[in-house]
Amino acid sequence: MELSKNYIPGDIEARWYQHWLSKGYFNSTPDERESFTVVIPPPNVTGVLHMGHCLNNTIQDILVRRARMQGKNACWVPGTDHASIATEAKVVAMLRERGIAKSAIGRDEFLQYAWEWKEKYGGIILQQLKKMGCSLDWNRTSFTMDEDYYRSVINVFVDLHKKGWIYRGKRMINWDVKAKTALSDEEVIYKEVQSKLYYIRYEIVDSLELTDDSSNKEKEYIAIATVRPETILGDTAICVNPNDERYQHLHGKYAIVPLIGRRIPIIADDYVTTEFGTGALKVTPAHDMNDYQLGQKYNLEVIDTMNDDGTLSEAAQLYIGEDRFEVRKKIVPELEAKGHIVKIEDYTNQIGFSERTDAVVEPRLSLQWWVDMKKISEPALKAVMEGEIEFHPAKFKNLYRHWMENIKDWCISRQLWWGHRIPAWYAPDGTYAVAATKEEAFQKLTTHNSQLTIDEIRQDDDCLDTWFSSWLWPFEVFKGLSNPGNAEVKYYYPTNTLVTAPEIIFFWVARMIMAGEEYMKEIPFKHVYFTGIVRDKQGRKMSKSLGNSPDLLALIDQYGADAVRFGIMISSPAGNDILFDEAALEQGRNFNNKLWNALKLIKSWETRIEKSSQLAAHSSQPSPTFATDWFESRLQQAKAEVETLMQQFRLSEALKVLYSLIWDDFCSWYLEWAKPGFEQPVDPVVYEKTLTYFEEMMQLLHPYMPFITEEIYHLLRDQPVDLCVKQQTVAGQVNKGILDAGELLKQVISALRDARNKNQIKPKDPIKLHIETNQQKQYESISSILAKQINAASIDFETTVSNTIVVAVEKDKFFIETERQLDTTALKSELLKDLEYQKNFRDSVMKKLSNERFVQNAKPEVVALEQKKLADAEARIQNIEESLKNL
RNA sequence: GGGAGCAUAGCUCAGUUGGUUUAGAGCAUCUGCCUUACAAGCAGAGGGUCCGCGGUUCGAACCCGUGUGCUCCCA
Repeated sequence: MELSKNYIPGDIEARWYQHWLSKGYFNSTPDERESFTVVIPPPNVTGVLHMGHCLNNTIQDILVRRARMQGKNACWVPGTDHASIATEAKVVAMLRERGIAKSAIGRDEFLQYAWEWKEKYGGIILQQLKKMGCSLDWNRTSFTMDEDYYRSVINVFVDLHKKGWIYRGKRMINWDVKAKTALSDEEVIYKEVQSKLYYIRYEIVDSLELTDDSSNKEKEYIAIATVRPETILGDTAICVNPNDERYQHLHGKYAIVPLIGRRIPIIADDYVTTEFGTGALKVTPAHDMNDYQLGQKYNLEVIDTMNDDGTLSEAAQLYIGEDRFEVRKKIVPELEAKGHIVKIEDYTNQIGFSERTDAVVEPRLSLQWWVDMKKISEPALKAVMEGEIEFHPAKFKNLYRHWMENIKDWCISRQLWWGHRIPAWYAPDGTYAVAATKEEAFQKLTTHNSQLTIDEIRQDDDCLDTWFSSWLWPFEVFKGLSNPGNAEVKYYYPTNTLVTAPEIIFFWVARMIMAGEEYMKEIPFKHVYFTGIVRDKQGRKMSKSLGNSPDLLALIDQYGADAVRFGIMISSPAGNDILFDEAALEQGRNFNNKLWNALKLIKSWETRIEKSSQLAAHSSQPSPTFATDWFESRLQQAKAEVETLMQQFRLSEALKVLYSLIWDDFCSWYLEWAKPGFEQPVDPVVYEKTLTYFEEMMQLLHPYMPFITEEIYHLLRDQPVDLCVKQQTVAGQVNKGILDAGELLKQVISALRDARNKNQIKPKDPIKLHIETNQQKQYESISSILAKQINAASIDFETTVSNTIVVAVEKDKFFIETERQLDTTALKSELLKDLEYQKNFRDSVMKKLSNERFVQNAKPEVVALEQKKLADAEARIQNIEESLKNL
């Protein structure tokens, strides 16, 4: 069979994925094997695959494929998240394009459109994961709004409410005026903005005194500084620091709010910083988080001057119905005209924006549903701090602890229709009941109000925060709550490893642990692997607005999925951000090609084996058992290293080990040592072993690069099983002696090649090599390899030859005899440089050894080591000195 | 303002209880090669104040303190 010049991934990838699917390799059912379960962090139904998904899912696939090859019953559950805010925004936009307003069609019709949208676009991202080779059990695809899942979310709400852990409360929240919904703190993005700081003066009056223009007394003022002058209409106090001498005489007096003439108290609290602005703070409890707290403390009136769309309400008295930013533009000139503006300064501050709509977030008082987090978070903190759940890397434990110990209540209501509707029903008199169904709620409400009819009660319009459903994900995908104690959840839960981004450690990871502890009485996963954030080459976060996120599918088309997986993994240490550079994909593609060409070489031997067995008896070539013995050990060594690294979740490093094993040790050294001379026959034993090595390397690499490894595995020879499910053996014995001999051989070859290079001996010009050594036997056994690798016509142990280049490696000396005239000065300076290095090295070791305290305190093996270093250095120095004399 | 993390070659990073480390890898660079699998390649080379300062120790890239710079999270 003719193999193409270069590896072409496209068809091969599609063919193998189809094959794996048709064989059902990715499907799992409970059996007697140990389970290895991973639940996918459900991507947003609105999403398309981006680099973050690529990294995250490649890692999961590596873990899952490896587990599958190690005899575990691997189960990777796919699914999507309904993403209420994002999806609702998409549907609203779609309707708008068709000229339909959300408000005009009502809830039920809107939801129909939303489901239609979800059916049409919601699965795109899952299809894209197939392109990447992800070995998910597609029969298990879940969705956070599946019927059973939905019911479980509602039941959890009802249950937590019954336990008293969910409450309804008027609280200051982040309000998105565009989406008309509350946002969690995490959905607010703070950005630095150029603002103005307005200094506004308020007239002072004594306690009972009214403003009296007729009085002769000179008016006194107090000035405050604010970036939001429009909010003065909601002011209900002015606050100063009690220790601020400038204002002490004003304690207990009143100020008059400009334009509307409201009389407000001047209070003193050390919350106020004397250095900022004028040291006097206007207090607007309805429109600022901190002011709200002050308001609570001093029982201040709360005047809500804003409507839910960001326009001013009747309570503002002025500018009613106008947008808050318009009002800001108008109120300043008016204040100025009436003499209230003292000065205006440029000012840079942080302002919160909605993650979803980019509207400036308005702190606003609102009735919302809350989860009391103190009650539910404690076991979740313990599970991580006591190591029951392990974080990789462990540094995220600190972050986690800090957040958990300062946990705040969770606002779970969202003013949206797409999602799980809050199971609370209200009677016309304002009383309400929480229950799974309307009937149950009605039952509860009639106990207080027997006159009530079921048609009079009305369900809460709001939906639950999406995270309130995804926190059930690790068990509800197995129906752990909707069908408690079923065989599947018993088998698959707790899951093994969660792979996610540190950005959602609080949103999702912490809450899943809480839900797991609360509802399954068990942690949801044993390990959490935090990936980094994928950034561009310049270190910028990838984002739509920057346009710096590459089209992943286009990259797969261009380089192949294996190359993309390689590229992202090779540059991805755990927990560190990765700077994505297409050069890494190129490296991956080149690696594919290297594998492909090694295959071609070995395939070309196939026809030469027969000849070899016939000619074996008279072949002049010794059987190169050194090469096979050495590589056998090297392979087992690497295998053990990979195993260790994988257990430590050091996936990137394990890949580096494999890359170097395959490229350097196998292709650059082993194949060169083992390969027959031009048109020479191939030893059948060597051929057989080489195939086995290659197969084993493909098996080790398979989790990282599933397609090409499966393809090569089958092209090498007929196989009884597919690599995808071939079971791995444990790493075998390593012969340390032969590994050392191999390293020495590499070192000698490199040194001699370097000497050839430096002396400008053309690669084609043969040399004669003479070796001075006390381990002649060892060199005899590898002399044919050595001769081939350095193009030596002959090798002997005769050392009295003149006009030679001398090379010293360890304790041995090599003399290169050539026809060429030698440039001894270059050679000499090389040797002198090396001599200096060796002498410095020897001196540093000697210094250590002559230090009595070192010899006394250090461990004996450390001292012995230093003594060996000294002896070796001495030998090398002697060697070099003799070589210099020879020149 | 509160918290966390990082700083090692031109770039991205390893360096696992301090001792084969006067420090490794990949990429990039330079030199020589179209050598019978591979120029998407082969052979070789150069490149470091381990951020600064101080301390602990027989011994520090590693531990402690401090300064500087950068990043992220929270408010």
